[in-house]
Amino acid sequence: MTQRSMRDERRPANDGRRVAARNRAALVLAAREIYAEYGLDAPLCAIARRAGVGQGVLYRHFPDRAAVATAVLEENVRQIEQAAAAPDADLVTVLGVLTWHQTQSSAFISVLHTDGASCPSDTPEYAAALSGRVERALRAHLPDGHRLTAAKDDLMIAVAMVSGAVTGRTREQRERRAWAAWRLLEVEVGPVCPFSDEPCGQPPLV
Amino acid sequence: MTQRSMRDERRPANDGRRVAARNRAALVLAAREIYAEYGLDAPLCAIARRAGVGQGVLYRHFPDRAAVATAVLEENVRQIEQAAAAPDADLVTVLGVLTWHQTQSSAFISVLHTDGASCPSDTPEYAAALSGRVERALRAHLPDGHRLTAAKDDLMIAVAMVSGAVTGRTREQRERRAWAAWRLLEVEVGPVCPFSDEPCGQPPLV
Amino acid sequence: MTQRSMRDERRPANDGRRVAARNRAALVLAAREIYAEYGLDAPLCAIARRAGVGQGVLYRHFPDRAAVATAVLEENVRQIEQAAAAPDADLVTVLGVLTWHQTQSSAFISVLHTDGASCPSDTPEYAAALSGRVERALRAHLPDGHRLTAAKDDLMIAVAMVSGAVTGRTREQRERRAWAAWRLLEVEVGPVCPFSDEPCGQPPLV
Amino acid sequence: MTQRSMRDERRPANDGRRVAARNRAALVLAAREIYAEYGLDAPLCAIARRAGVGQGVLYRHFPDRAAVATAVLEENVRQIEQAAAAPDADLVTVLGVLTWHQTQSSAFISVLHTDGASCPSDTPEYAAALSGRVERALRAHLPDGHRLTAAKDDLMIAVAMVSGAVTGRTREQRERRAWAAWRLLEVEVGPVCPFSDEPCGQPPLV
DNA sequence: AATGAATGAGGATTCATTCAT
DNA sequence: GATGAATGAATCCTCATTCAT
Repeated sequence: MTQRSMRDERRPANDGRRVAARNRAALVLAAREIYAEYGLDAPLCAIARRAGVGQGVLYRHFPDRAAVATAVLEENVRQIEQAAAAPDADLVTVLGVLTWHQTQSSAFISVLHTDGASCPSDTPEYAAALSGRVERALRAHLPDGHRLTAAKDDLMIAVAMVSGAVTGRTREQRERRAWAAWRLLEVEVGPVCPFSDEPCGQPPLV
Repeated sequence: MTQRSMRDERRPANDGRRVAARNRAALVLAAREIYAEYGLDAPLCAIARRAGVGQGVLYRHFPDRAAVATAVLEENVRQIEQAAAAPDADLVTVLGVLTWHQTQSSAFISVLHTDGASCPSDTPEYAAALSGRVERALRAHLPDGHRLTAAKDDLMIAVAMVSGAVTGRTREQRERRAWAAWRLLEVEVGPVCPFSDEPCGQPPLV
Repeated sequence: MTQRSMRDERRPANDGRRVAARNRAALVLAAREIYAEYGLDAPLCAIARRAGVGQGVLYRHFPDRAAVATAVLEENVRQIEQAAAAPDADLVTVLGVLTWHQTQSSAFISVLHTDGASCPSDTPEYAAALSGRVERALRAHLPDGHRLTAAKDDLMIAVAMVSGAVTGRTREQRERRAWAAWRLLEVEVGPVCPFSDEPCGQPPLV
Repeated sequence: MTQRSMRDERRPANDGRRVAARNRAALVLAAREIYAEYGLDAPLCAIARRAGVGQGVLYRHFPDRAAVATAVLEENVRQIEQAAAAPDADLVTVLGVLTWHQTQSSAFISVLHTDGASCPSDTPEYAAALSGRVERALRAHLPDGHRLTAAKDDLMIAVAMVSGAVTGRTREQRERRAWAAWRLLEVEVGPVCPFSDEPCGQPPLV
C-alpha cells in the first residue's frame, strides 16, 4: 500500500479541479447575495468570506472586481436565454424571469445598463454584449406591432425603466413596483418567478 | 531675502467671513458636478478640491457626506417647486424641469428614490420628505383622469422609471432616452430645460 | 451730539480693556470645566465655545495649549497660597483646599507633577515653580517631626500619591478616595472644600 | 540589472502565516515601548512603525486602540499573577513585580485604574476585571491584620497611590519615588524587578 | 479687540491586491 | 490550488493655528 494509493482513496485524483469549480460557484453565489445586500461596492473580502474561501481564491478565479460582477450577471443572462429558448416560452414568461432578476438585485440591471461610466466594469463592450443577449432573448418573442417595437431602442429602454422603478427594501415592495411599472408601460408580465423557491434566491439553471 | 518677504504667499488666504456663503455655494456646485461625473460615492476631497477650498471647509458647512448630497438635492427640488409655482406653470413644464435634473445627474433621482437602503443619507425621512415635495409639485398640475392618477404610486413610479432610463455618457444621449421614456409612458414633457444654458449646468433660481 | 458722544454713552471708554479681562477669566473658567470633563487633551475650540468667545480670543490671551493649562493651574495654586496665608490657617485646612482641587480635576495635579515629559507644557521649569509654591505653602504649616518631614521629597510625593488615588467619575467617589488616601498616609485633612458651593465648581478667590 | 533581481526587496515581504504570531508579539512590545515613551494617546501608526509592520497588520490583530492597550496590560497582569503563583512567592515579591511595571510605564496603571472615563478602553468592565485579577494576586499574600486590609478598597488605593507617585523621566528617579511611596505607606516591597535586565524592558514570563 | 472662516497636517481606518507557505 | 497575512494607498475626519474683516 503506497502513499499514492492512500491518497487516491481519500481524495479523488482531480480533487483540485473539482474543488476549484465548487469554489467558483460558491463565489458567484456569495457575490450575488452580497451584492443584493450591500450593493456593488461591497468589499471583496466580504464575498470571499461568505463563500467560505480565502481571498486568494477569489483572485484566482476573477482578475478584478468587475469580473466578479460580470460573472453574476452572465449567469443571470444565461437564465433569461434559457427561459427564452424553452419550447413553450413566450414574452410574458421571459419578461417574468428578467423581472425576477430585477427584483432580486438592483445590481443586476445597473450593470447591464452601464455604459462604462458607472464603474464596476472596465469593459463596457462586455456589458453591451450582455445587454444585446437579453435584448435578443426578448425580441425573439416580441410579436410584430408590439408596443415596444415602435422604435429601435424602446425594448431596452423599457427594461431600464422597470429597473429604475424597482426600489424598496423588501422583496414584496420591489415586486409590487416592478409590476406597477410594467403595467404603466401596458406590457403584460407573467408571475414574477417561474421557479420554485430556493434558499438563497438563486433560480436553478432551468 | 527674509522669510518675511514671502509672507504674502502664506497658505491661509483667509478672505474673511463674507466668503463663507460663496464657499458653501461653490461646494454645492462642485458636489453637483462631481456627483454627475463620478456618482454619489465620489470622495469628498474631490468635491473640496473642485470647489477650490480645503477639506476642512467642506466639513464646516456639511457635517457629513449625506449633508452634501442633501444640499444638492434640496436645491434641485426647490427649483422644481419654483417651476410649479410659476403663474403659467403646467405639467409639461414642471416635468421638463424635473427631467432636466434627471438628465443632469443620475445621482439626483437616485437619492430621491432611496428608501434609506442606499446609504448616502442616514435620513431616509428627509429623502422621503423631498420626494413628497416633488410629488406635490407635480400633482398640483395633474388633471383628473390623467394616466398617472390611476393608482396612488403611479406618479412617482413613473418618475423613477424615467430615471432608470436615463443612461449614457453624453447629455444628448441622456436627453434622448429621457424623452423616449416619457413617450413610452404616453406622457407629454416639454423642452427638457426651460433655462438658458449655463457653464456648469446649474439653472438659475428661476 | 457727535458720533463720539453716542459711543461713549453706550460703551465706556475702556470697554475693550474690560471685555478683554472678562474674556480671559471666562476662558480660564471654561478651560477648568472642559479639562475636568474631557481631560487635558480636550480641543481648544471646545474651551473657546464654552467661554462664549471666538477661537481667536483664546489665542490672543494664551500663546499655546500649555499656556491655558498653566493659567488654570496658576489660579489653583494661588488659591492654595491664599489659604495658607490666612491668619487662622493650619495644615489641615490648606491640605483641604489642595485636596479639593485634586478631586475637581485630575488635570490639576497631573500638570503639577509633570516633569516636562507629559506634554501639556513645554515649560517644565514653570511646572516646577508652581510645584514649589505649593510645597512652600504646605511646608509652612508642617510641624517639626511631622510624618512628611522625614525625607526631603516626602511631602510632594504624598501629594502625588493622593492625586494618583483620585479616580472615579463622580465627585463623591473621588472625594472618598482622596480621604482614604490621606488616611492611609496617616495625615489628617480637613473638610474637603472650605468654600461654599458654586455653580461651576470654582471656589472664589478666597 | 533586472527588476527581477530586486524582487526580494519588494514590499509585501509576506513571510507566511507563521509570522503572524511574531508580528502580534512585536506589536505588543512596540506598544509597550511607545506607551512608556509617549503615553496612551500615542498614534497607532507609531506603534506599527516601531513594530516594523504596516498599519494594516495592527488592525488585523487589534480591532481598535483599546485592544492594543488591553493586550499590553493583559500581559503585565499575567506576569503579576505568575509571580503570585510561584511556590516561594510572598507579598514583598509580588508587589515588587507590580511596582516594576509601574515604574516602566505610567500607562500601565492608568489603564488599570480607569473607570471607563479615561477613554483608552470602551470596556471598563475589562479594565475592572484586570484590576480584580491584580487585587486577587496581591490579596492572596496579604496576612490578616495587614495595614492594607483595614478597609475593602485600601489595597488598590495604595496601588493607585504608588502609581501617582511614580513620575520622572529616568527610570532611576521613577524607582526611587516608587520606593519612597511604599515606604510612606509603611509597606515593604522587594527589589523592584526580580528579573534580569532585558533589552526592551519586558520581563520574561517567569 | 473679537470673530469665526479657512487651512492643512496628521491620525484613524478600510480594502484591494500580492504572495509565502 | 488554497490560505490568509501583510502591505500601503486612499479616504475620512479632526483640530491647532492663522488671519481678513
